[in-house]
Amino acid sequence: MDETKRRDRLETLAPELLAELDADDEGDDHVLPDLPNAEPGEVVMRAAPNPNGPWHMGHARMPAVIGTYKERYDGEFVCRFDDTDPETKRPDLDAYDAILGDIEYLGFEADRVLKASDRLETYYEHARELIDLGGAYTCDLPAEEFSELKNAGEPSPNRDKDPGTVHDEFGDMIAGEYDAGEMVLRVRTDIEHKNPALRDWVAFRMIDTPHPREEAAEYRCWPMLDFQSGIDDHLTGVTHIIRGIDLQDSAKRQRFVYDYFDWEYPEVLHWGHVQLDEYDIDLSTSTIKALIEDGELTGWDDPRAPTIASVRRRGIRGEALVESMTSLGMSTSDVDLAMSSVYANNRDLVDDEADRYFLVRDRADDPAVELPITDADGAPAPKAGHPAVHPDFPDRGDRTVPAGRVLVESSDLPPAGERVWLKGYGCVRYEPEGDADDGSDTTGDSTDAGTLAYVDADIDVVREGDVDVVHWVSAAESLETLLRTVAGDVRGHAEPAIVDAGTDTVVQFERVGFARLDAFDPTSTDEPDGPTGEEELVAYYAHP
RNA sequence: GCUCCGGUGGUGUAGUCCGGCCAAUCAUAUUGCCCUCUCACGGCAAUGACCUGGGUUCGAAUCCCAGCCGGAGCACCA
Repeated sequence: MDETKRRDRLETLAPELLAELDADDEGDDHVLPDLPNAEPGEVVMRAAPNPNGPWHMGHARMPAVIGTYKERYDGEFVCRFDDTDPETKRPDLDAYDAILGDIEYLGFEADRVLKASDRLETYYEHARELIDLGGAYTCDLPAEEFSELKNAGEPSPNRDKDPGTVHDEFGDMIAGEYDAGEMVLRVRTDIEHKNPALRDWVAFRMIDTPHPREEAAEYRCWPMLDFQSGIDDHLTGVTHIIRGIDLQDSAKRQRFVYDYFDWEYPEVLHWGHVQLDEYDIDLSTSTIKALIEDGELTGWDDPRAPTIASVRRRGIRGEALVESMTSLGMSTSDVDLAMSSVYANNRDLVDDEADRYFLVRDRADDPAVELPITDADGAPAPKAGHPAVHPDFPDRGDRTVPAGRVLVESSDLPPAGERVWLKGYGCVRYEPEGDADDGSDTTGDSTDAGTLAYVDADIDVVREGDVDVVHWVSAAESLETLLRTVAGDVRGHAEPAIVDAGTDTVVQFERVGFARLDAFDPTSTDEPDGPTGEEELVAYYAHP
């Protein structure tokens, strides 16, 4: 408002300051640091998710950051599913598409989508080449035995097998002639390397369990991440790798392979783990999966789950998540992401569009109370209230909230004999039933809630700050509502006009918060939580 | 035990490479005030940080050393 005026004035007084102001505005809105050695048009980055389940919120960081860099450098975004462990991190066939859907929700799209499980022959070819280069050997030592030798800096007796034997045995691995644990292919690195983590690591191992994807179900000889990922990064032209600190030794391991092939290793950045406040649940696919199986959560999109599906269902925009994720920067230390930051971003995004409605909650510690509105001496009480659809956009008009017997949250009731303003309706005076003024009425039970005596609609009492404004609904004409929140389900009553909003819209329940309307007349789930079938509306709470 | 990495307000972040313009930026959070028929939005203000100790230097958040604290890897997981 005054902004433009100020600028005009500044322009006449000191144009050079204005230019400076613009320059400051232009830049670093806590944007990510520039990538090292990045040429516009030549940056290729990849997200390499393991599709062993839908994504939790921490997973949003990779597409958020890669997508942001892609836009900055006009680069390429490869999504490669690293699904090379059919057993301990067994892929979930639904997760492939779910993950692509999550990326789309965040506002990005992968230019290329690959599945490692489609590319076994490629890995085998490179392994054979590596054997020819003297860079790998088959080893039948049990894992513990090798570990002991390795920690002592001693080589495996298999290390100097002749290449012919190695080729034969590796061929047998591919043919599935060994069972799990009987034979591996190791990369020959430096058995005396000062970092024990880098010594002659495993490139291929046998897995008896078939891969869940039909196309890959026949394979038994599977590459380990460091081999597969290293080969693929080179083959797909990846220029910049971002990965977690848990993989900080990966580049060092893979460099041995790159050196054998005389390839140039991409730039690598590491970042720490993300923790979220506000959730009791671990940011871990397996933990969430277990909670769902136990019925503790109603699904991946349960509002209590720290998953992408959950915040999406709550009406939080992918863009809000992306902004929060990119503002985390690229530090290698662990970071705590405050959900309030996501909420603040989202509020910016949705506040203008979210129409306002009333929802009177009915909670154990703050039950809804029902009271009739009685006529004033001179004036009959109006039949309905007409609050604005959105206070900042008068052209959207007013809603009609029927009055008569109304519900309010008990904590919103004023002290006996005091007034309160029903928003969009008018001023009423609370008159508890019976002789409350004898001082005996302490806790008061809900049956004798009393009445609200209509006073008038003179807004001055509110302007003067004498009377609080509260939300309310009609007792008879409201929708039984289930509000699902991070802290658990809350029941309540929504004003009838909310049917105008329709499903899948984000509204603001005044003095409660933003929520996404999920379903009208929902069907019952058989879960302990979630809709029982009694409700007329289910909404998912986003944030205040 | 061996090997890496990191420590700026409640949270995130800028500044650290190339020491001074940093009694430290911005956002969020919290609190108060203003606006308002919402505890939303908007406006104003306040709160609050350079892990510790040495060293180098005229001068250190920034360079060096030690310590402390935290994280990660040493898997036939990713």
